[in-house]
Parts: sequence; structure tokens; C-alpha cells
Amino acid sequence: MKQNRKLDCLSEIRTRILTMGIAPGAALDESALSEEFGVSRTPLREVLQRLAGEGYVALADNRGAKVASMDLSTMRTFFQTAPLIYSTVARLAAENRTTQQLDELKSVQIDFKDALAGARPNDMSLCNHRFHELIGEMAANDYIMPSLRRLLIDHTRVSQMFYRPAAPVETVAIKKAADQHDAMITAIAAHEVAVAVDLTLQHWDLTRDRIERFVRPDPLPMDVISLSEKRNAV
Amino acid sequence: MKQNRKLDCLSEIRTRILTMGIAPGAALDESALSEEFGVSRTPLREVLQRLAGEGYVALADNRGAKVASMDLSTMRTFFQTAPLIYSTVARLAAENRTTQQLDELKSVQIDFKDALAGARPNDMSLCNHRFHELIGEMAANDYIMPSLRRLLIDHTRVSQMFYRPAAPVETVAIKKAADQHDAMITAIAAHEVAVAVDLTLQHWDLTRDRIERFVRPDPLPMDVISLSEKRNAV
DNA sequence: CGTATACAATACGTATACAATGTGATTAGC
DNA sequence: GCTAATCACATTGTATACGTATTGTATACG
Repeated sequence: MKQNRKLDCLSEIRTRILTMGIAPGAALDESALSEEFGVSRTPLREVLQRLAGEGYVALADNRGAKVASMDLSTMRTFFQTAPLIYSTVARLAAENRTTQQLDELKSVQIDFKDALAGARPNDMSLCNHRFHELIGEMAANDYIMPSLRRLLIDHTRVSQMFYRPAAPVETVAIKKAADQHDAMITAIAAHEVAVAVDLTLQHWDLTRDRIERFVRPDPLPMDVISLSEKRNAV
Repeated sequence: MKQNRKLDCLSEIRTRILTMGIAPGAALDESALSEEFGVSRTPLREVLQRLAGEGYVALADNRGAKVASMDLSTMRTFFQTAPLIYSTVARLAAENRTTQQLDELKSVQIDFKDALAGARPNDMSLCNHRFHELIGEMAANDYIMPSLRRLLIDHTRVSQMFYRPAAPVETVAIKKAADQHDAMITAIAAHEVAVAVDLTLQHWDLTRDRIERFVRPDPLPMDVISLSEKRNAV
């Protein structure tokens, strides 16, 4: 009964980090968190140790815990590594998935579409996270799983940036991503390894393009003349 | 001053698991360990949490910590995954290594040869572990590193089995492995990516063959007649 | 004789109190 | 006026004590 609070605390902090409720690099105060979640510092410290192991936070001796940072070199490594791990995981998942895992994947996909229809950005990105984590579990490979988990943490956090602005272009892209999810489910269900890998790479390309467009948006208009005219008009 | 005991405890348990001083699947008693290392249960539990994050132990709620098991499916996954990760890491290491890391790698290699000359199996496998972990650090990829670390844990534990019998054939194989280490150092130093990857795959093949020969040794003699003659003779 | 239930023992989980370390501010000396 | 050192405060790390869960054993009943 009591232990649920510790697990709740664990998943709640995970969620906050994933949804950028706590920013990358932010310091986590033990006392404050323990008071907030109604647990003592002892179990909360163990939660932080565990989160450190999962790559959510970084611990420094006698200096507390900080949320894992996302600097430029991190992002570079991220883009470099993601395709390899994702495609490998997709291959293994298509080979090893169980029907039970497949049902759960379908269920998560339904939740994802619900969140999309309801325009709930946080739920969308969390469902997306869970979707790809599940494919990782299907792969049944304890050695690759930790890499996938670390990738997904940062993937979800980056995605969080462009899930929020509900621009029409983005909505179309998200819908396309959802369709790719459906196709991936079908491929994995049919043990179609090559198709699953191919879809995964397409899915990655879509995500990469969206991030790129977010980081490097269209420049602001430089039509100085019309701007000055407008100012005169007012 | 005090905190060193915790870190010592951490690395000592790591070493014991790597050298099979504690067998896979063995239960770790918190009270016993805390008493042995002269620390309280609280920091020791944090050590266990951390080891769980690193893949050395598995935690079960209300049921304590167990050393990560090495069953058949684990080994299958291990052989399936190792070449991919090792070669990827080698590629990145050859690209990104710093001179400081290179010096440390050379230093570890010297220690490895010392241990080989002195016929100290534990030191040999620990040096080998550190050697490949260092190459991982050279890769400078936080996403792949956790996978490599998990692979190396089991790699070192399996190797432990055939480092101990000092059969002449094994000594030759280990010497060959040491030569490959030297060649890898040279390739990484010269940023020769292709060579480093190729050497890594050769190195892996050697290890794989040794494990295979260990797991499936020559059958015992079945010369029943001579056996019964001997019995009569006695 | 087998099984189920209850009780006891052992080990895990949590909280509180205390010690150590790191940080920031204030004061003294140059 | 600036730099450096010391002291105070805040935060992390550790130990001990207590509560709770699980497991093994013994006994009683079918």
C-alpha cells in the first residue's frame, strides 16, 4: 500500500521530465520533492538513483540531482544514433513480438489517436513514447533496450517542442505519423521484418524533418517598406 | 572521507560480479553486505539501486536484489547483439578519441599484458573489461554507452570461465587477443575507422570461437573396454 | 498422510535524527 | 575599494529505529 506512493512518485517525475514540466538541467531538490509527494527523503533518494540509472537525471556527489541536459553535442549524437537503434529494434520486434504485446500496442495507438483528436499535446507525446517503448519490449533484447530508453527520453522531450504549437502543417504531419504507426502495427503483426524496418526509417525521417523545420523555421519577413507604411497608417 | 567507503563498496561489488565471485542469480543480502563494508543499509541500498541501473543486479519489490542472471536466452541475445554494438563503438572511437583517452588505453593494455605474464586471471579479465569500456568512452555517445556496458558485464563474466583453465591452447588465444588490442590501439590512434572496425570484428570472432569451444568441449573418451580392464586391474 | 492455516522469524521499506560537505555572505586585512 | 578568509546556513549523506511484507515451519484438521 505504502509502496505505491514511491512508484507514483517515480512515474510522476518521469512524466514531468518527458513533458518538459521540469526543464533539462534543472536541479531537483530532495526535500521539496519528498514533501510534495508525501514520502521521506530516503525512498525519494532511491527514486533519484533509479532515474539516474535510466538516464532521466544526472547525479553529482554532494551536489544533488539535475535533469539530464540537452545541449548541442547531445542532439548531434542523438541524430547520429537514433536510426541505427530504431531500425534494429524494429527488426527484432517484427521477429519476436507476442500477441499480447501486439494487443497492448494497438491499445496505446488508440489512446494516441484519442489524444490527437482531443488536442492534448502531453498525452500525445507520452503515448508516442509508450508506443515506441513497447516496440522495444517486443524486441526482447536486454542489451539494446537501455539505449532505446535513453533515446526515447530525449526524443520525447524534443518532440514536446513542436507538439504544442497546433499549426495546421504540424497537425498534418502528426496525422501522417499516426498512419505510419498503424502500418508498423500491421507489419509487426505479420512478422514482415523488411517492411517494419522500412516504415521505421520513414517514420524517423518524418520526425527528423519536423525537428529540423522547428529548429530552422522560415525567416521573419524583411519587407521594411511595407512595415513602415503600416506604421504610418496606424 | 566517508563517501569513499560507499564508492569502494560499489566498485567492489562490481568486481565480484564481473569475476564471478558472486554467481549470476545469487541473492544479495543487504544486512550482510552493509556489515561487511562497514556502511549502513541506507547507502548500501542506494548502491544496489545504482547497480541495478547499470545492469549488474536485478531488483524485485520486497524481495531484495539478485545478481543479473545469465540464462540461455540471455546468451543468445548476447551473441546476437555484440557484433553490432562493438563495431559501431569501434567506428565512433576511431573518429572521436582524444589523445588523453588514447594514453589511458595504452596504460590499460600494459596492465593487461602484465596480468597475462603473471597469470592472474581476474586482473586479466578486469583489464580487458576496462580496455573495451575505454573504447566505449572514446566513442562519446551517451546513447550507445549503456548498451555497451551491459554487453561488457556479461562478456567479462563469460570470459571468466575460460580465463581460469590455463590450457596452452587458451594461452595462445589470449596472446592473439592481446596482439589484436595492440593493433586496435594503432588503428584508433591513426583514426583508421575501417581498420578499427575490421579488427574489432576479428577480435569478436576470436572470443566467440573460444566461448563456443568452452561450451562444447571435446567429448570424454568412451573406451568402455579399457575402462573395465582398468577396474579389473584394481 | 496430505493440506491448509496461523504464527513466528527474517528481511525489506520508511521515517527521523544527526553528521558532513558545499555555498554564500560578511568582515577583516591589505 | 578589492581580495581573501572565516563563519553561518542550506543541502546532501549516513545511521538507527520502527513498521510492514514475505517466507518457512509447525500444528491442527480433513
